[in-house]
Amino acid sequence: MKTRSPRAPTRLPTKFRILNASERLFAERGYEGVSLRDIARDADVEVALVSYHFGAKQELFRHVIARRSAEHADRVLAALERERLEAPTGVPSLDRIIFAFCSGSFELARLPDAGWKHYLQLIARSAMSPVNTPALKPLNSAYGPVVRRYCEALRQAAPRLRDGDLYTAFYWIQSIVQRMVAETGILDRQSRGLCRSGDYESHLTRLVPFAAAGITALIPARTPRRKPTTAPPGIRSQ
Amino acid sequence: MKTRSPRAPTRLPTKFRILNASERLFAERGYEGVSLRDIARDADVEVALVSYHFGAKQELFRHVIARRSAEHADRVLAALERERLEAPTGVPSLDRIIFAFCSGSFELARLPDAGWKHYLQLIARSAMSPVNTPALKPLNSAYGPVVRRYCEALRQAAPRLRDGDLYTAFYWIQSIVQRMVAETGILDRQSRGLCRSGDYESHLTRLVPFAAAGITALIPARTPRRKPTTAPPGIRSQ
DNA sequence: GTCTATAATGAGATAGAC
DNA sequence: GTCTATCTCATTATAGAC
Repeated sequence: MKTRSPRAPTRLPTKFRILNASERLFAERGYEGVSLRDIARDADVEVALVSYHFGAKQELFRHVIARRSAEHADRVLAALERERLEAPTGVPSLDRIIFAFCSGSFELARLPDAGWKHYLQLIARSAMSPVNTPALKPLNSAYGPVVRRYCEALRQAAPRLRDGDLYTAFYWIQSIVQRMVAETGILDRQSRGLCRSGDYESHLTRLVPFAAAGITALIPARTPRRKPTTAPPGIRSQ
Repeated sequence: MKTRSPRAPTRLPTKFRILNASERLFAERGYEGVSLRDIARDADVEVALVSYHFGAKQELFRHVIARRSAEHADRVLAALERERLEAPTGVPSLDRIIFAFCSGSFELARLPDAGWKHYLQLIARSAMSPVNTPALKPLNSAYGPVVRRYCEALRQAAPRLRDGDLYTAFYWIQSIVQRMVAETGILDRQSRGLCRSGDYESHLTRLVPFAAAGITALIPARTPRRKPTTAPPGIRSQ
């Protein structure tokens, strides 16, 4: 009776089917919102095979993350390296650093393979959890270098930016990028259809000047000789 | 045997205990990550009482949202109204609009009553879900007016800003505010303790100039007679 | 309003035949 | 590698005594 797409000419190997289904469902409903039975049904596979191939549910989740995290991190880092090579001084401008960071993810989000989109939705969701979700530890080790290298680049591009401002601003850019690739549909609704979640060209051409100008506004004024009126020098933009 | 904090001098009514526990746990682990038993244990109440007072789990969730959403929305709207009254022209500047929007939530996040923090974490988490989580419908109706009024205010403050840029930029500010009040601890770790999630004074004094300059950078150049060199003039802050 | 008890379902995981 | 069958436990929800 229960034949699974009979005579499917090209049926992916079971492990792949399970990983793809897990990726999609975890992204949509979160780790606890998905049962192994949901995954097996979506993958058109017997329930027992999920445990057979991946062990416990948490291990399955780890595999879903591990399959793409290194490639994603490498890609975002490579985009920065490219900017370094193309910059005459070897120090890319704020614009270019932000461009590299955003496009590294945006390009994956709009690939025809929806798997990347699901993966990005999944990590965006995991990074919003205020408690240690099972995803956080592997994500931290995979993306730690990305954060470090980008913050170093920002430091070189804006040497007078304060440390706290630098880390916070980079965190905000992360927050924006993650929420864009999450494609929640909220932007579409709030703009009454004028903006579309999947329009990454528009997002990129807006986000680069937005964030670059935002960071620039946080750079303190250069060596104020006269004592400032009330606030410490350059606390409010300019 | 199973006495619940015997002789507690002031024990909140059961309905409140259940709501508070639900709010906290839903925020930490998400809707599906929490069982009614978890909630009953945390509230120090019998499991059956949860169903008795609130019916099904989804109804309980709805009550958790409904308890605070109207007050939150009102507060954020009132902050904008205050700026309107204080502005000489009746049209607050970009800075002041952004200040009103952010401080309306930040002030609640740092109240001694941790309930507000949990509520804000909960809606931040819900707003990251790429699929219709049970929270989204009530949240949309509660916060729809907030989005509308703030976008109108931005439109007045920056009349030449394009519609798409306006909605997108406001969405980004929302994204930042929500991730800050979620207090995931990620910023703290990435900055190696230099920035603290709970330091809303710093967040506010950084976010206002950052976002105002970011939006300003998106305003098209005024009637450019000569073709701009590379970037449109006025791309950097105000 | 509160508690005990239980019904009904679904969960994760494993054993063993093929 | 795959499938059937099953174990054990936790889940939501309700019924009924107090």
